[in-house]
Amino acid sequence: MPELPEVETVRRGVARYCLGRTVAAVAASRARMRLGSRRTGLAPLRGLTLTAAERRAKFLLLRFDGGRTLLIHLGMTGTLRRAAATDPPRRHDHLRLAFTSGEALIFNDARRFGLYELWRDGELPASPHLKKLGPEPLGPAFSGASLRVAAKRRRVPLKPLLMDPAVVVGVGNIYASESLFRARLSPRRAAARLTRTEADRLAAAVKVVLREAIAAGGTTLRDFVSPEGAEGYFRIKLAVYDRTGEPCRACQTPIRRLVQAGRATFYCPSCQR
DNA sequence: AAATGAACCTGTTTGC
DNA sequence: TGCAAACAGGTTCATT
Repeated sequence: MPELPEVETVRRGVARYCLGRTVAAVAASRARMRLGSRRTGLAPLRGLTLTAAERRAKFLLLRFDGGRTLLIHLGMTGTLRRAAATDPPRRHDHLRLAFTSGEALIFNDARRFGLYELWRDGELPASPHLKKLGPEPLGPAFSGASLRVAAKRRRVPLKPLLMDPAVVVGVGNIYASESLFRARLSPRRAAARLTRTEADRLAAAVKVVLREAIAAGGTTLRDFVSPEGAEGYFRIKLAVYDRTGEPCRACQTPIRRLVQAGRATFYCPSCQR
């Protein structure tokens, strides 16, 4: 479900409604989460106060006093929802933080591709989840120059290159297609054949697309909702994603679909070269 | 080393 | 209508 704009939307919701709240009780389901995720004890969270809600790539970092960070990844179907402590549980709820205020924050994930782990702050940066991540797309470290360096010796097409978290984080299947359309570059173009000018265009396109999607509260395709239960409105602005056969918004040519590295790619064969 | 495909899960949509 | 196959916004593991 969530790419960077959706995770950022969730982060803002948590910051808005949960900052300063103190944990009264923690309840976790017995289900195991994503492969490679660790079952960490959550008992230390009791009595701690949420001091910050941060994001790195598609990971949420909920910072508590006492030097603890709750790391959350939403996977494909994960949501965080704001509830009253008395609200009934739902199917696929995996983690419930009840606050002393009478509110609760609940992590729900049908497919269980997501994860939650409690870390000591000092150990988190070296965790297998975070240590190999590339630059944030909206930060200065990601640019046409950094993209071109990363692309130089790669034999993959542009679409999978953009989705490689060592190149840039946070760009998933929707926004990879959308960014390539915005940059007027074919998703099949060999990464190594990207010129400096095109790399600048592509990096700029990624930034613009992500910023606009964040401003719209993310994209709701099927199940994405913010912690307040709101859908994202970027879907109506999608240029190519999930628009197979529909006319390109720029030139009316029917949008095409192809599969790259096992994922669906959408593009305009006329606008994108 | 880099690239590919399978695997991890459940729920919904599509196609016969 | 009913059933099975295909597909879904992500990461990680095994295999070339």
